[in-house]
Amino acid sequence: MLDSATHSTFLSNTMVCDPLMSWTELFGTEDDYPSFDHQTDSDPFWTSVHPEYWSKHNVCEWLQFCCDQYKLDANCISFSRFNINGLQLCNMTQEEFLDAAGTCGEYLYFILQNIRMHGISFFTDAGETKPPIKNSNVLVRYLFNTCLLPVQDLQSSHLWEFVRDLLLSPEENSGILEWEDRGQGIFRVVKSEALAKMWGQRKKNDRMTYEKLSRALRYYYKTGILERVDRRLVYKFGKNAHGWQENKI
DNA sequence: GCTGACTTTCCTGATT
DNA sequence: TAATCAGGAAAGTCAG
Repeated sequence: MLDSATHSTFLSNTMVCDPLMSWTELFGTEDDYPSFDHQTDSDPFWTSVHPEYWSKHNVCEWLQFCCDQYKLDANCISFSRFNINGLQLCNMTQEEFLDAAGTCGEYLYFILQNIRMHGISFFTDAGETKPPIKNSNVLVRYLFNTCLLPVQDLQSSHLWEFVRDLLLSPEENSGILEWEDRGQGIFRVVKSEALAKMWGQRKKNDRMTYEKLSRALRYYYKTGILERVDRRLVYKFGKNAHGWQENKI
């Protein structure tokens, strides 16, 4: 699983990301990082050390691992802004992180926070019996099963799943959506334009508007994924929506 | 290349 | 009046 975090693959992504800066220009050579000496291809240094103690190289190795593992688009990441050590990485605000990591930011940030709190077992125990980490939501469930689920699930999620995951991830939600009745699956769009913007970022479509997004949501009435609620900006998960119930995650 | 599912875009009209 | 909702229609995207 960790084999994919190789220098060579990372180099290619780095070059695509920023052709003006080479790997060594950005992060130096492996010789610059003594801590790297004891790692092996299957057991990188960053997997055994708290993120705060990562070197610049470890930070980039971790980014590469995530890009490889989750098939994230490395082109959206500003690698030059991740030319920092682990302590600096951990001290980044969420806003700074998301800004630097582009559309991959929310996932990378989420992964980092969980590694900080729970260690690399967050990855290595994937697929095995695990206690809940935090925000027992679908995104967490996805990340628990990184070895089991096809990676494209992360980027091909449907609109209703995107909405559901936002509702279940308060730190990513930023008050854009809120539950009106969690038990009934009724939720309200608080910041319609922000929601459309986020969805647009996810789909790499800067022309997305709430009007278009709401049209897509209304199509879910037909399929039973959403049910109509006769109130403005209020929707309800239908019988064919799954993963939003607290006790069924 | 075809098909189907899903999403986007545009539109008109109604409602708040 | 503006924002939002409702839904038809058509086109675009993408995976199988």
